[in-house]
Amino acid sequence: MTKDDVAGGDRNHHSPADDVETYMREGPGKRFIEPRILFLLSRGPAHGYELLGRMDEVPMPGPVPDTGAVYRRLREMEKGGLLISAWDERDSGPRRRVYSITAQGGRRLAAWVEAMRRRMQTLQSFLDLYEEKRS
Amino acid sequence: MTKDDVAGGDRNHHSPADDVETYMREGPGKRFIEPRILFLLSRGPAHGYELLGRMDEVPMPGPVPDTGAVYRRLREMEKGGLLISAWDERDSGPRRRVYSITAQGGRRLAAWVEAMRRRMQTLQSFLDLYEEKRS
DNA sequence: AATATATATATGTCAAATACATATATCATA
DNA sequence: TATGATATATGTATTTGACATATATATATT
Repeated sequence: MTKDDVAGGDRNHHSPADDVETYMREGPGKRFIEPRILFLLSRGPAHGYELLGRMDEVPMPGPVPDTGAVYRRLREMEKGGLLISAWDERDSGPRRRVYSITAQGGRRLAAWVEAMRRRMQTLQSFLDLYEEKRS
Repeated sequence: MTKDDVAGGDRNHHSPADDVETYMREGPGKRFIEPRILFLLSRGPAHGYELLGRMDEVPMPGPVPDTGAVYRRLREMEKGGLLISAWDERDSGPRRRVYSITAQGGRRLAAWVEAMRRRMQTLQSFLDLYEEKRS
């Protein structure tokens, strides 16, 4: 059930499903949560809620990820050795789990960056091929 | 269960999960099957098996999609009005369902192309931001 | 003649990622 | 006292596609 299978008519003109935004997104599937988190934490430790509010600082395809997905991913990344966390000591306010990136997390970020470079090249090749055809 | 949670040790040196290939892929999730099919069919009608063999002609992130995924996607795309198919008439060989792209499919391809352009720009912004930090 | 391989299309099943909804608790302000 | 911001977390449903398997035709090899 996609948003454009309202069926009937509508077969001749521009349909809502042709909207570019629909194809900018990956989902469901990768929303690039991991590289977003790694990038933000490479600039210094932060807790989940802060990261959540700063997700839009990282230029990545697709909308910013969901709250639950981010917290869950943070735990998984810690389990995988990419991050470490500690409860902060504050005498007031709800407790926060502060995350830091590990050396392994740094290498993972480097891998993501290289992947993004290659991805750009791939997309450029696709666009070249597409233009070539119609020039 | 990812291929790098073999656990124990291995925390200090380059782990197999840092391999760039792992992050070039989208999966599970979009394998860009739709734009691949649309692009190939924009050059002329073809049947599923042929498209399958020519998937690698389209530069797209990630590995070429699975057989079953392609056939299933072809049917869905036809149902959505992006393609039309007809059984070819051959006196020999297994029967083939030959697909052609529709006008709507052409518009969808255009949307994908524009999405790819924007995606490239987004990735460039990410890389710029990353370099900026470390220069 | 029997077997294997290429061509060709299709379905069954499972796991991964994550959106959406909800639950919990602290603290400040109206 | 109620509302909203801060802060973390879990329950559940959906989507996508890999992997495996099933079916059939035709050709090449033994």
